[in-house]
Amino acid sequence: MASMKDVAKMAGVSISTVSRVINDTHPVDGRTRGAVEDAIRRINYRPNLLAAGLRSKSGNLIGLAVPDIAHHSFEEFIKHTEQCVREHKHGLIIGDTHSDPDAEAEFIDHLIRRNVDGIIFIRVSDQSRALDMLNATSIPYVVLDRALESGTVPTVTMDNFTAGQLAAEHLLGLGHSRIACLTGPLDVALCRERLNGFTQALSHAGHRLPDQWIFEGDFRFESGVRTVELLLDTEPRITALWAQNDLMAIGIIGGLIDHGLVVPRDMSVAGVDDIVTCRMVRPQLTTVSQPFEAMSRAAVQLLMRERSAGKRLTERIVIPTELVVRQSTAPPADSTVSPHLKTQKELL
Amino acid sequence: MASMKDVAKMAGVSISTVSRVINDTHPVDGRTRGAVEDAIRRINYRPNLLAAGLRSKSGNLIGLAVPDIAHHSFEEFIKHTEQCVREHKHGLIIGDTHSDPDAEAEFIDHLIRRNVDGIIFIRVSDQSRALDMLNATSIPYVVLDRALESGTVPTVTMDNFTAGQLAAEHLLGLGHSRIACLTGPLDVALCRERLNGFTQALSHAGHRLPDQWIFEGDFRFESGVRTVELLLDTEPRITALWAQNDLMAIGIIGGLIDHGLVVPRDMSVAGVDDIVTCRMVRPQLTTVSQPFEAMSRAAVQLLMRERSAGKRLTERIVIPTELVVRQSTAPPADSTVSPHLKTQKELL
DNA sequence: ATCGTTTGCGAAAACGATTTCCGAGTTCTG
DNA sequence: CAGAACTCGGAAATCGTTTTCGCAAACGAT
Repeated sequence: MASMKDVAKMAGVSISTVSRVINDTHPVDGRTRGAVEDAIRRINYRPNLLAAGLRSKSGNLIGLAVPDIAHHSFEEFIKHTEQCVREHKHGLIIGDTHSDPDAEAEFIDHLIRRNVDGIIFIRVSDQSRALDMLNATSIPYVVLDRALESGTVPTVTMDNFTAGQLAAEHLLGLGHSRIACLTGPLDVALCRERLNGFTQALSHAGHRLPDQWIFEGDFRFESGVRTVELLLDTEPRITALWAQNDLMAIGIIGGLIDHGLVVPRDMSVAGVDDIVTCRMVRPQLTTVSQPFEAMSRAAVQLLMRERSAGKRLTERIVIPTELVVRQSTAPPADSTVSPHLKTQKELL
Repeated sequence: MASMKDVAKMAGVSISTVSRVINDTHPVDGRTRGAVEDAIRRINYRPNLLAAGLRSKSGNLIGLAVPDIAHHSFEEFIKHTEQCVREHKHGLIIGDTHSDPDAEAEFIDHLIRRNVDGIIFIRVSDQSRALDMLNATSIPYVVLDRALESGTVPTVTMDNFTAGQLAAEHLLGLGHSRIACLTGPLDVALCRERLNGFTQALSHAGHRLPDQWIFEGDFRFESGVRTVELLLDTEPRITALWAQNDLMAIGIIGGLIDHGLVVPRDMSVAGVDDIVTCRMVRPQLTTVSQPFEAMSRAAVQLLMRERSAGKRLTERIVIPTELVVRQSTAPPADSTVSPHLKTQKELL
């Protein structure tokens, strides 16, 4: 591969001048600049990013740590983050942590050794060893999608409280009163916040959310399917359910269909995220959108700002959200207990 | 950050010795080795990958070029590739090309400058400028999921011909005779190959696949939904359809449901890929699996072999596939024209 | 006319590893 | 016991940039 030295020789200038032409870091006479650019083109020169990074201590690289690459909602973050990072002329190096602290720490270690310019975590946990490692360096990082308890870490989240409110108001507006919630893991702050928004909107309308109508899931599809069994045992039967993400909501719908029930006639179901799968299932899922692109861009920009500020920021950016109404929610069937439901129960 | 020099000083040895301890590249006495390892631990030393890469001309990095990160089947490749690359102690840098030659070339340029050890393409096109750029270097690359016309490029694909056969045999075995196919873009070799396997199995059984029962899609969900309109106009009505990927198959199912039809009673539908979404929709999708993990691992290993061989290989690895039967296929309704279908037609 | 600043450029020192070369001591081998 | 072969380890070159420093000329302001 051609190096700067070759360019310099061909253009009859020094290496420094070539560097200055490329990085525009110091004034260079128009004639010499032309000669250098010519030489670059002629020998098809490409600056070596490793050498540049070694000297300038910037790998031109952003790291992205994801708990599960193939998770439908994370993949949206990945896509938009990659796009935005690319626009900043950086590369994106990605690591699947499998939610395992050791794998996560190993990945972060790798990133540190690579002189990355910043790291984005999707859903890191509060007592992550990786964060400790990073705090021992000057590498900026941002947590995406999950606010940490300790307020010292820069985060970008959606407006989880409002998300809960929007879901509740939508279901209430349709005339439901027996509404359940399938949450994510309740030790995760964002789940509690979504739940708070949800319950607050319910109580504003004079409704309660009894404990036995709160089901705790794990954000995965199967968790929705499993919950259906419990749902069908509620007495009196609930008429609507809000799941705290789409995968679980889709699981709920699948489980209901498996039991011969019809959505939304027998039960309204809503989710959170607005992943593309929402439009693939029937009925199409009503949901509260997660602003994936805006969040990803905010995270990358926050990183860049941290870098140029040269110090850790503690900002917490919250991106607004909105309701997307599709087919999985409708007014409750008017009879208190749908005859169809009764039949199904008897069949079991 | 601590450097090798610091370690050397603390352990009272030379830099070379530290390097040898770390890389196990030359015998080192047990006592000195211990001292060095101690020092490494004490000052929490991390070798700098940029410096190492600069000298050794290996970035310890694999590049992955994907046409669309958020595409459900690519994300499976991404996940398993990342896993496998990690096991080889490398990093994975990912780029979304949006199927755009310029974006692709730009990404490859970036990778070359970073001294990557190899590049995996998912579905690169035959006349890609990126491939020309790479051929001017010694960087090994592998094309995953799509065989190129020119046989000179190492590829890893699934057994597309057999996939078509399996689908046809399954539907024939259920008693279908009027079977249609929704293909991917027919200028893509793998689509033609899948179609060949499909038609061959049909003709072996004494059936033909008339041209008007071959629909050309673009591998996307919407493409399936749109095709339903055409499907319902076939006369006599087809009773089964095989889509060349799951997203289109799921689109077909969605479209059929939108028209008030019932799958598989009114029409059997099968796909290819076995993405997780198959188990999320109702009915769950019968499909021919794409061996994502085996393919990803084969690609990475092929890359590594190319690297250690020090020359371009032209291997074409084909991974076997199998049928996964779920709920979306069933014997055809016995009446030639289902009364339900008739009703629906009249309703339109 | 003088002093300070900006422009323009080259030489050389980093950056932090790997790798080559070399030499001294030890162990085989015949 | 001589010579070959292997073990162990240091010095120094090297990878390809960026960056600091220095110097000369040109420019602007007092």
